[in-house]
Order: sequence, then structure tokens, then C-alpha cells
Amino acid sequence: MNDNEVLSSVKDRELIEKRRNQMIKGAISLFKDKGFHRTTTREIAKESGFSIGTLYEYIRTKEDVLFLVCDSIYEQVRERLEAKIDLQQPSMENFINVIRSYFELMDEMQEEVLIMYQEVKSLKKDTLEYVLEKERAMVGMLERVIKTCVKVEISDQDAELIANNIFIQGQMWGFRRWMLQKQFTLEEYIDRQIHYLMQSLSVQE
Amino acid sequence: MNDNEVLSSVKDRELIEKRRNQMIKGAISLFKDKGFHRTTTREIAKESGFSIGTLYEYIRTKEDVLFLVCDSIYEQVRERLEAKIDLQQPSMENFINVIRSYFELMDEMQEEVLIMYQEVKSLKKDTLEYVLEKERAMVGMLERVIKTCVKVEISDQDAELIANNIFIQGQMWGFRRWMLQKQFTLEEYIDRQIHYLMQSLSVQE
Amino acid sequence: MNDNEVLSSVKDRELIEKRRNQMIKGAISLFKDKGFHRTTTREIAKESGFSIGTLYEYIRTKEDVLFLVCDSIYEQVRERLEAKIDLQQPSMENFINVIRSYFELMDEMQEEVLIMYQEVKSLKKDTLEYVLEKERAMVGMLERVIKTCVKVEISDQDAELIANNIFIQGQMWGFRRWMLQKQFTLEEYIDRQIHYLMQSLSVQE
Amino acid sequence: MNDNEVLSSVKDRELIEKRRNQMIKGAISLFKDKGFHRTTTREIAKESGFSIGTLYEYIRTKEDVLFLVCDSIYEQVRERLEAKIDLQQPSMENFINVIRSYFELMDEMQEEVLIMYQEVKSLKKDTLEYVLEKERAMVGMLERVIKTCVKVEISDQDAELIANNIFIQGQMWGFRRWMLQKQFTLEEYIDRQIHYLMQSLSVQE
DNA sequence: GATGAATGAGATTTCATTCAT
DNA sequence: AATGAATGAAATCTCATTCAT
Repeated sequence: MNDNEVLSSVKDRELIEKRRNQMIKGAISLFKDKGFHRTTTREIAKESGFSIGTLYEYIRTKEDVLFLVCDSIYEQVRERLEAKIDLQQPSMENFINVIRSYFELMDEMQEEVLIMYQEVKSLKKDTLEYVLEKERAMVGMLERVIKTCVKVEISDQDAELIANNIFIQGQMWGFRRWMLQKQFTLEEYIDRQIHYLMQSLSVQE
Repeated sequence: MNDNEVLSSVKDRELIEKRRNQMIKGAISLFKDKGFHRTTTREIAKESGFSIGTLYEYIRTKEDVLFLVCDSIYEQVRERLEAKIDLQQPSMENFINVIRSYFELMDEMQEEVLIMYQEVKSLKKDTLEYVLEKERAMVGMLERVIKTCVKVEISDQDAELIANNIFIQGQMWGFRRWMLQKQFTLEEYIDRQIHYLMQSLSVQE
Repeated sequence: MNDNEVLSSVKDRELIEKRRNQMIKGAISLFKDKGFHRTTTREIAKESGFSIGTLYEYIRTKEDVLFLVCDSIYEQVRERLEAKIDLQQPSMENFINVIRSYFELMDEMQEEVLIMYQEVKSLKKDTLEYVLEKERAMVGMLERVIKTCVKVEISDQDAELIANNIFIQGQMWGFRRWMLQKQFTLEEYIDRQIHYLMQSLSVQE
Repeated sequence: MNDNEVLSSVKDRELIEKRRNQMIKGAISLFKDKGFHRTTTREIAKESGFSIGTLYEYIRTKEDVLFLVCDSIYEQVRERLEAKIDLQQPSMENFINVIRSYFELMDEMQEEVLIMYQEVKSLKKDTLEYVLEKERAMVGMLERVIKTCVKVEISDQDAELIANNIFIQGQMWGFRRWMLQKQFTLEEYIDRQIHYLMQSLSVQE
């Protein structure tokens, strides 16, 4: 299952792409405010700039919109994170840079991540699994960076644990902003998290 | 705002208490399965063992149920965590015991924490704030334990950061179970998290 | 499957009976004009004298209404026909009386029979079968009358054929009224049909 | 009103003919399965081998398709029946042959007749009348055969009655197949119906 | 205090039809 | 002539909430 498998009665590939992007953009902006359940399909259509009938030419059910949105967010995060990682050499400095980039990304994409966190649960088993697989893949990316860059001996299990910790610390900045962003600037938050991460890995910064 | 401020047309204090407990129990068991939005008030009434009419004698809106549920879960977590903390002497060993207890508690209350995690955001601003205040208080408890038990010098800000990290690592065990509980037993998870925590505090275990 | 198996969320047996009768009456009067497909559930509710919400307290889908209507029509026909038959002695005269009664019944219930004929096809397999079973039963009643009253030797197969012929000749009076009722009064129609029936059975009238 | 009066924005007579035939063929195959109301115009277009846009170049409303289908079916039946009749000499034997041919035709065209039977009533008054006129004509054909071939004195009224009886006995073979085709082969059915018909006309077979 | 029938606003989805290309 | 994307009215069905008993 991927976003091409959300059935559309329109045939033109490019048009589908274009309309779905409008749709995703519109939907995200609404979901931010009111969440998935409180947003109506009519509102999504309107916000996307077309009629309700047209909306349904590009999806089959309201849940498809949610899937498209979640998929798109994950895809964005993954792409941007991958871009950072690919360019790096396996050194501690680069490890820190990746983590920093990840935190910055999570800051930029706060709203989107928040949507995902709150709404993913509304997906049906099938699509949910597909989306969770993407999350697993992203944690996997962090794991690989850890195993590649960190000199200290770390078991696979521990690498996974640390990757998970970093992963949700990044998200936490967004979904616990009401608490954290009162006490920290982004800079401070990143610095202190990295500081403790280094310590826990017994590495001199 | 607290749970007594959820208006009821019934006068008898004790009865309100009793009925609301039935209600919370019923609602939690439903929310676990289907989430707040997909659960109907009729279902809540039925699961609670009384009629829809009776349900509405004890609340005013469906959201009141969610509030009551969240409030009750927070209260349970707080109480049980407090019980562990109050009895402890300020030592590193006790610190570790508190953390361990907290993780164990999160394991026992996984389902409830999941509900909280996913549904709290459906509360309206007013009630949301009230509930988040409770969360802040719980993080505060962890903060105090850190400041009291850990000998190393830690700024207030850092204590808050660490408290938050611990807090969500506890929750993560539940809401990322599809990932973590495949790789770790609870014991292992706790041990490794505590291990890295100790290292990050530059403390010999 | 019978009409009690159309699920209702109302519990009061008597009330269900009452409301469903309102509903059937309302629906029949609408189906006469516009048929099942062109009639909306809102119209059915209104015609029945209650709100759309109430309608759906007594049925689950629009098709349930159709089933209830068909079932009720069959039941009426069956009951009234049975009443005529039970009282008769097995004689040729009585046979003729039954046929006559049946034709008269079909005349009185023209509209209802028309609805059944045009709309039964919209029932789903399950319910359709249930309804056709009733039709088979009614033809069976005629068959038994034939075998009992007619002295001439008639095979089971032939009895069934004749029963079917009579059965649809009765219905034809209603659904081909645009043709027949211009040329025949009911009396004439019955007399001539019986005349030819008697001849085909080689019986002196 | 005839099929040329279904307006088309295409000028080319031959093309109209060709497209409409595709359409009728496609529509019949769909109506067999799902009936008129459950079939969408998109499906008709697709089954016919062209686009929805093209469909609407050759008709104005969905009902036009139904009309075209009914008209075409009647036309086929009429033509084929006429072919049988024209060739016959006015004898009892030929009468029987016509009846036999008619029953065989109804067997071959069961599905089509079923569509007619069930869907004609969805036509609007105007078109309905036009189609019923064709039915009247067909019954008229049978009437004429009766009056010509049967030696026994039969009033006009009786001829019409018998023609109607034969007419629907033919259709009945198709629309009551769930009942009749379990008990009779086509041969048997025809033989017995003709047997009783002869008896009712007091004719030795 | 308890009940549950009644309500109707509102949600999702479909589909006949149009019209620019 | 043919296409198929766009439209939006209208249909079915749900469900939080009320209120008479």
C-alpha cells in the first residue's frame, strides 16, 4: 500500500498529484486547528480549492485523506532527514550534526508531527501498519547513524533504545511545547539534549 | 475546574461519585478499543450499566466524559507515583527505585496512558489546561526527586529536561509498544534506560 | 428472517408494532406514487408522521422499509385468502368461490400488489428469498384447493401449473389494468376467467 | 414519440444508430445484473465502450437509455413474433405453432423480458405510454391469431382475455423461473399450457 | 432519580449532468 | 465527435442531546 493505491477515478497521473497536493495542504491546515474528526469533508474540499464532488474524484473515503496526509508528512520528514545523513562522514561531529538537524526539523514541522501523533490512531489496521512501518524505518536511520558514528561499543538493542529516545525527544519538543518552549529556546533544548546524550554515551563533547 | 465542576443535576454527592466511577470505568474500556470519537454516548451508558438518560443526569456533554476519564487517569497515576516517592529517603538508590516504580506503573497502566496520550487533545482549551496542569505537576514530582536525590550539580532547567525525558520514556513504553515490546522485556527496558540515565548524570551505578 | 428480525433500537414491542404500521402505511402510499427508489427516507418519515431520526430507531436501512412493506402486503393477502379457504367444503362450488374471492382480493389490493411486483426485485438475496417463500406458500394454497375440490384427475405438476396461472391472472388484473380494465368490469373478468378455467378442467359450470 | 425522438447532438444518422446499439447492448447486460436504478451512467458508458461524455452526445437523460432499451426489446420480440405469424396459414395447427414459438421466444429472451417487466414502470408517463402501446400491439397480434385460427365462436372480449393470458403465461416462464423451472422443462411447460388452452377452447388436440 | 423514545442538525458519499479542451 | 474532470444537489444514515413519563 502506498499513496498510489488510494484509488482515484481520475486518470491523469499529474493531475492526481497536483490535486492531492492541494488536498493535503488544505487538510493539514484544517487538521491543525480542529483535528481530523472535527474537520468535515466539505471543509477539506473548500480549503483545497475545489468542490466536494471533485474531492471524491481523488479519494474514496475521508480516511483516505488522513492517510494521504500522514504519508506525506512521514515522507517529508524522511526525505529531509535522509538528505542530512547521506552527506555525512562517520564521525562523532557528524553524528551530533545529524541529531541537531533532526531536532531542527522537528521544530520546523511541529504542527505536522502533532497531527500525526494525534490522528494516526484513526487509521484502519491496514494503513496504520503501513505508516508505522515508515516510522520504524526512520528510527532505523537513526540507529544506523549511531552504530556508524559512535566509537564506543553499543549493542544492537541499545542502539535501538537510544534511537527511540532521540526520536521521541525530537517529537516531544513539538507536542510538549506548552511545557518545554516556556523554559527553553530551541538552541538550548538541542544543546542540553545533546549534552546528556554525549554523557550517556561516555563521550567528551 | 475540577471534576466537581462537571455539572450534574443529581444532588446526592455519594451517588454522583458512584455513578461517575461506573461511567469512567465503562468509558475507559470503550476508549481503549475505539477511541473517544468513535465511541457513542449510548455505548458509554450501556457499558456503565445505566440508560442514556441517566448518563446525562451526571454530565452535560460527551466531552465531560472524556474529561472525567482523563482526570481520573491522571489522578491514579499521580497517587500511585506519590506513594512511591513519599516513602523514599533522598539517596541515589531511592532515586533509581522511584524511576523503576514509575516505569512499572506505566507498564501496568499502558492502556490508560494511551488513552490520555491520544485523546487529551480533544478536550476544549479550558479543560485541556486543567489536565495539562496535572501533567506539569507530575513532571514536577520527578524534578523534585532529581534535585533531591542526585548529588551532582544540576540546574533547574536541566532537572526539568531530564524529568521530561524520563516522563515520556515511561509513556513511550506503552505508546510505542509495537516497536519496543518486541525487542525488550520490561525488565530490560527499565535496566537499560536507567543505565543510560545514570551515565548521563555521570553517576556510577 | 421475519419482520421481528428487522432490528430496532426501541425496546417496547407494542410501540415497535405501532410505529412500523405507521411506517408501512406511509411508505405504501408513497411507493404507489413514486416507487421505492424515487421515495426518500425523509419522505417516508414525514408521511409516517415522525422525524427521520425516529424512523431510524425502528429500522436500520432503507431496504428494511421495503422488506417490511412487502412482508406486510404478503401477510395481508395470505391472511385474507386463508380466511376464505378455511371455511370451505371441498366442492366444485367452493372452489369457484375461492377463485372468485381471490380475484376480488387482488382487485382490492391492486396497488399493493403492483408495488410488490415492481419493487421486490430491489430486495437483497436474503430477504428476497424470504419473500418468495411466502409467494410459494400462497401458490401452494391454491394448489391444495385445486387438488381437494376438483374431481377430475390432476397430476401434482398440473395442479401447480394451474395454480400459477390463476395466481398471475389475479395479479394481472391489477398490473395490466391499463389494458384489461378498459374492456372488462371486475365481474366480467372474473366470470370469463372462471369460465375458461372450468372448460380447461373439462368441468360443466 | 419513437427512438428517433430521443434527442442527440450528433448529426450523423448512421453513427447515432451504431452508438445507440452499443449503448443498448451494454445497458441490457448491466440492467440484467443490477437493474436500472442501481446502474450508473458511467457504468453504461464504460460497458458500451465509450466515455461518459460521448454517452451524453447520444442521449439527454439516463431515462433515455431505459427507453431505448425497452423499445429495442419490444421491437425484437415483435419482429421475431411477427416472423412466425406471417408465415402461418389459419389453421389450428398453426395456432399451436405460433403459441409454441411465442413460448420459445420468451424462453430465449427471458432476461430481456425480465428487464422490461421490472423496469418499464420507471419510465415517465409519456414514454411509458409509448411502450405500453407496443405491448398492446403484441397482444393484438395474438388476438388476431386466435380469431383467425380458432374455429369455435369467440367474442372479441374473450379473444383479448385469452391473448392476455397467453401473453403473460409466456412472460411468467421467465419471471417466475425460480418456481416453474424447478418443476418443468420448457417442453413440458409449453405442452401443458397448450393442453389446457386447447381444453378451455373445447378443442381436441 | 431513572428511563428511553424522539429529535434534527449535520456528516459522508454518490452520481447525473455539463462543458472546456 | 470524443473526452473526462468538475460540479453540487440530494440521498442515506448517525448520534448528541432533550424531556415527558
